[in-house]
Amino acid sequence: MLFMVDFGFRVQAKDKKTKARVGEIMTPHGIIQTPAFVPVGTQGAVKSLTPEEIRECGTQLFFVNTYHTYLRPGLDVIKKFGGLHQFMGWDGPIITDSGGFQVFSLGRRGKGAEVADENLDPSSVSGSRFHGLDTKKKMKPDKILSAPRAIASLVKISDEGAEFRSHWDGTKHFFTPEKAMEYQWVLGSDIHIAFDDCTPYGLTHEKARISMDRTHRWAARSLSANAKIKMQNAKLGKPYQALYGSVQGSIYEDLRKESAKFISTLDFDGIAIGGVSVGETKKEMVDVLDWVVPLLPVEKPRHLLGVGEIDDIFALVARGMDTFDCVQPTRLARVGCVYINAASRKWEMDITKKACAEDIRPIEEGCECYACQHFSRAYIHHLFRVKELLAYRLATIHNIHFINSLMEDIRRAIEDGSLLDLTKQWL
RNA sequence: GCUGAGGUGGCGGAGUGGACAAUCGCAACAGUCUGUAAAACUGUCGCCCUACCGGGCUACCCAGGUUCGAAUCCUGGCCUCAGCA
Repeated sequence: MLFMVDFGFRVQAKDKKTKARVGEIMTPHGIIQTPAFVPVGTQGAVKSLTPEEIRECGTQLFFVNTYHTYLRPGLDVIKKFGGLHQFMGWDGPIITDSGGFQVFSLGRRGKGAEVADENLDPSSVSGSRFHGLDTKKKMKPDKILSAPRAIASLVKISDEGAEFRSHWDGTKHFFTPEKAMEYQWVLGSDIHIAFDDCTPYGLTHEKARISMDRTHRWAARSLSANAKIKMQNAKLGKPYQALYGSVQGSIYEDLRKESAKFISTLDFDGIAIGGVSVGETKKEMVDVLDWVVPLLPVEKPRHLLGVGEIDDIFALVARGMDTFDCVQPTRLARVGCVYINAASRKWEMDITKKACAEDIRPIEEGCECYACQHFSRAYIHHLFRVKELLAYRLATIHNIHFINSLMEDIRRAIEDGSLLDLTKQWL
């Protein structure tokens, strides 16, 4: 019989010149060495990879989305398997997002604003990241609903919760903080995140406060709902499942600090910082960390939601973040953009460009990933040109490995006290 | 040789007297991407000038012709494909 490990975190080393720290998060499914990058497997899969490959790339924690798995395959199916771990065939730690981000991303279209919807500032809609969906033509019906519908917001928010219209079939689903807790217990992830109201960039202070207050009320509700479920499951001998509270407050210093303090006073197992990388500048994002992190309890692990690019990683680690998830490496990989450790500030190379067509070198000399150990740029370039599935796999493997290997270097550097030197080498 | 169909921008393929430098798809090229509505999306895509509005030139197999005006109609030529011999 397995020895049940509760959730825990301990700091093992601190950098003297920055707020960076090396630590370990203990979960029932294994230990996570931090700081750690967390690849995103929204629908229960890191696109194109097997769990074994994900692990071989150095991944310690797997990020899955509650909203997506709730829709498909549905919680009933996952329940039959006893949770995501068994369903997905991943026996390492899993962290689940609450669906809070979909409040932001599915809510981007302003036309659903018939209902009081103070989160959707119409002025911010023009800068939508989903600019591709602005045009009616070229939308593939099987992916994006019918055109007129897709323009409207798929989310309506009230104090009670958020009503989503499925991006698959338009059916309505109502998420509340309580339900998000219940769902995540069904998913069986090791770390849950409280349902929050993730706001778009460009919100006024007034609207940001309204939203933040709502996130706070939802945090409290999440916690009490979670306490009940946790107790029931403990009696049944189920493994502990941790809960992180989410800090919001947009780009406003007073709100961010208030949120950091408030969330810190609650009995969460860790703290997530959300509402960043939604369109603000890098400076604004870093400011948020500078305001928030010093107010967080040192003994709790901190997760940054949705960041980051290579340079962001150095910034967030130096500010004391322990884990962070981001779709960048996997998404970029699928469009042929692979990471390289280049002297130029951009750590990306578009392998679909002609320049790679006859390049016999691996993506990166010295890289120990499977793709670089076995294949040339020319071959992967070719795979992308002809849209072979292997292209996406190899690029994804490389990018995840690249970041995880960077994180390993960062951990070592923090222990050595050489983080700033390493940072200089990269930036 | 006869009969039928047809020759349009890198390719496929619309257009069948003016709103055509020519729909659309593919390819090509450039760009975007940070808790994934993403193996996606956006833009460019005859040549030249222009920061921009825009302007100039050459174009729908070739050569003539009809017409104010032709990718579109007429004549001749060349070529391709299918069926028959």
